[in-house]
Amino acid sequence: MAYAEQYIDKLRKSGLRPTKQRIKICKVLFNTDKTFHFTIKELVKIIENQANIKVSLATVYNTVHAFIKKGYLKEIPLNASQSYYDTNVTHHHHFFDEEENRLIDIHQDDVDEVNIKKTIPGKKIKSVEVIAKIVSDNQSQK
Amino acid sequence: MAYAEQYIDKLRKSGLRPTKQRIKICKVLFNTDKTFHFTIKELVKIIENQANIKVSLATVYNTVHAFIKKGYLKEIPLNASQSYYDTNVTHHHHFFDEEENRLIDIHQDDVDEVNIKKTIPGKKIKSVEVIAKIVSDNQSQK
DNA sequence: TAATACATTATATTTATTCTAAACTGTTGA
DNA sequence: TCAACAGTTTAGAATAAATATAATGTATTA
Repeated sequence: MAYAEQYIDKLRKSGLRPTKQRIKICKVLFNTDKTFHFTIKELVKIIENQANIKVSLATVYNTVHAFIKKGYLKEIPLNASQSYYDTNVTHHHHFFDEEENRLIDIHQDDVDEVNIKKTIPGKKIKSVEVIAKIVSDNQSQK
Repeated sequence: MAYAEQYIDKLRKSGLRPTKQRIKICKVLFNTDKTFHFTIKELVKIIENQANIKVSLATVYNTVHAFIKKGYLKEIPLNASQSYYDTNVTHHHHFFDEEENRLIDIHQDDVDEVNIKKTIPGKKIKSVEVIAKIVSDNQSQK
């Protein structure tokens, strides 16, 4: 219960009332130091496995989107059939393994600062993400 | 008709028979020096406006995917409800304007080479893409 | 604690994409 | 050249993620 206040705080700051369902979602997303990637489907599955309360898809979508808006979650830019989300909101990048449909973090320190010389009038950069697609290295092409 | 052979060549190299419909798709995609971004919906609309032949959605999807596989088109990694494709297959990057749902090319020279120090055993990097999200700069936050 | 505003849910809807199967067409080889 | 075959096109159905709806439930407030 000690953690519940953190969650309530996060929810209120996101403009959401702390309800049983939302606190459960928070527990799954934020009760560990480890960050992770997930799809909505996976998140629902984790909740189902852990909880004795039911959470509908709509609530999960709404809550995840509110957290993204507030910056507690990030959406990972990836052209996939489902959206991928990340509990790691620090500045970092990703490998995407298309063969195994797997996302792997790349720490900010492992990529030199991405410096973009081009600017768009009236616009500022909000975020910069690097996606490196990886495939099996069969040594065939040297 | 001088161009048709180019298109037939592209199609054959993609493992596709040159049919009326596919040649039409090639004309829309490759008959200009200018590169552009498109969604399937937009591509269908352009074809409709130009052609007196009909091309079904399924054919457009199949052909676009064959071209991507062959490297004549690129998919732009973007978590959007529709997939975005690019006729510019050279190495370059993108701004994505979330407010206007607009993609803008960033020439390779405008971004320093992205050097990733991390490696994944048994895997090699196939491609590296930078997505910079931009928003209105209201000068409000200095 | 009553009134209100916000939440939750099951279900329906929307929309991009993929699948299907029947009709059609390019290709090949005799 | 033409028959046979393999690949293609198409309309429409199927799938699946995401969003909308509207009735019921719950947190908040005064």
